[in-house]
Amino acid sequence: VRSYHQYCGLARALDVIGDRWTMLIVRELAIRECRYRDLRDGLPGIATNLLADRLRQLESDGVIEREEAPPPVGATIYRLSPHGRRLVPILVDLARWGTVWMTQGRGDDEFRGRWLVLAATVLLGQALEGVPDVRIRIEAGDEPVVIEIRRGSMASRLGDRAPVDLTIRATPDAVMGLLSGQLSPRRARRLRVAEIEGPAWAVEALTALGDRAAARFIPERSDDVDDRSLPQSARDR
Amino acid sequence: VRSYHQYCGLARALDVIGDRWTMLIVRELAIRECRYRDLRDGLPGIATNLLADRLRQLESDGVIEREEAPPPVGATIYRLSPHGRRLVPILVDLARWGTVWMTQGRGDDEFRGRWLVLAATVLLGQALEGVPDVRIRIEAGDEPVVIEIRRGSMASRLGDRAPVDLTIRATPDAVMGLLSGQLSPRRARRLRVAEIEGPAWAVEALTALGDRAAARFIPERSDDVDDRSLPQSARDR
DNA sequence: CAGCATCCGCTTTGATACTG
DNA sequence: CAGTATCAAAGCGGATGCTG
Repeated sequence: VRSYHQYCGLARALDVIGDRWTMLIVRELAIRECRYRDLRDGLPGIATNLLADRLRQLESDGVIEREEAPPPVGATIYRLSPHGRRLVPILVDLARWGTVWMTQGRGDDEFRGRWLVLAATVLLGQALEGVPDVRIRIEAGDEPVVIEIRRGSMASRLGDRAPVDLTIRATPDAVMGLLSGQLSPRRARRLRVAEIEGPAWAVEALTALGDRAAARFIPERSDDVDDRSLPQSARDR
Repeated sequence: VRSYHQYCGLARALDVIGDRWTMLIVRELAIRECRYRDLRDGLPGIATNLLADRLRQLESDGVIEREEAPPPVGATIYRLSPHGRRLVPILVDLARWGTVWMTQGRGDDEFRGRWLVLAATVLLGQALEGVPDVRIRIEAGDEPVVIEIRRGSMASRLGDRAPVDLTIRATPDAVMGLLSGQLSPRRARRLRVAEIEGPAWAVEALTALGDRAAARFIPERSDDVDDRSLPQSARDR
């Protein structure tokens, strides 16, 4: 809530979304629109007054919008504004940057199934040419998530009842291993950290997905060129 | 310093760089490597113990590296690690997102000339085909900055003595106006918020730069398609 | 209940003084 | 110069209370 008082775009952005919990609120609303209690559930540990404060602040900054449903339902729905949606790809990139710290496993960290919608975007967000069309349901944690590959492009969403080709029931870190290519379906089955149900071709598609993700994650380019200046660093995405 | 304890890439990233001041420290080191005093100067208002804490934390997380120069010089140099450099394009995107809040002008916010290195990357980071090669020195605030256009690609750096085609001496918000295309050189001169010295072709190049930036900033795409799902949002960069 | 607001103990931050 | 030490103020987390 305290401004940096700097004439700098980054500082101004952080004045808006730099406070504790604020970006995670945006994450929740990036995954789906939420009622107050959905937000509370997706942000374990947040104080209720803080959540209310942050929502007010985000609304007044035009990042989120609030819709009051009429009395019979009586629910307040929060969702990202158009401007807030422009933030989503940045949060995905940040999440990708932070994923290196997820390899140590889950520990006793909180987990929600819906976060896999974000994780799938992080790991499978691009470069899937050649992977056959496939639909995968992932059941880890509270909510199932569906990943759909269609003509080389991936979409992930909260699970619905639509039929899928493959169903994965696994621990959160096993799911991360599978999607990031660090853990093969065969090995996951052998270690009994995942139940994978579906035809062989779909299991192969899952393997292919993991391989693509691994190819993007492992080979941290050798930075032997001098790219200490800003524009060059900014270019090498 | 307090972890969110969530098994989520974004939360893990914020555990590392989500604390107050931390991203701005990364910003300073993205612009150039720094000694302690450079960081203090670039982060007006930071408490010295906080800066020391953050630097320790960033080093232990592998985001920055510290080099101790031998006694005669006796300076400690901080710079981004390879992993820290992967964060820079994300900070640039965040700064771009936050730039909409810079249009209200500078107010009594702090300003450092070197921040224009970041601002130039934000505004002119791409799509400059057709702009003639030109070198521009900007003098606003304490340190001059040089922008160089070369074959459709922009590089910005702290000012050196290399000759330039155009020199701009202006207030910080006038510089932002010029680079973002909201303020034409002609109008800036008329309002006496900028001195622009150089040949007519270079002034036209500056105008062209502003036009490119404006073309990317103004036309906030009409979001009439339903892109509330995560992957679609993530795609529309 | 959902959606906050209030209170309280604790932690983090900001400002300043101090040290090798 | 490059930090460390100290302390008041602000922010946060947790519990609880209020209101439609």
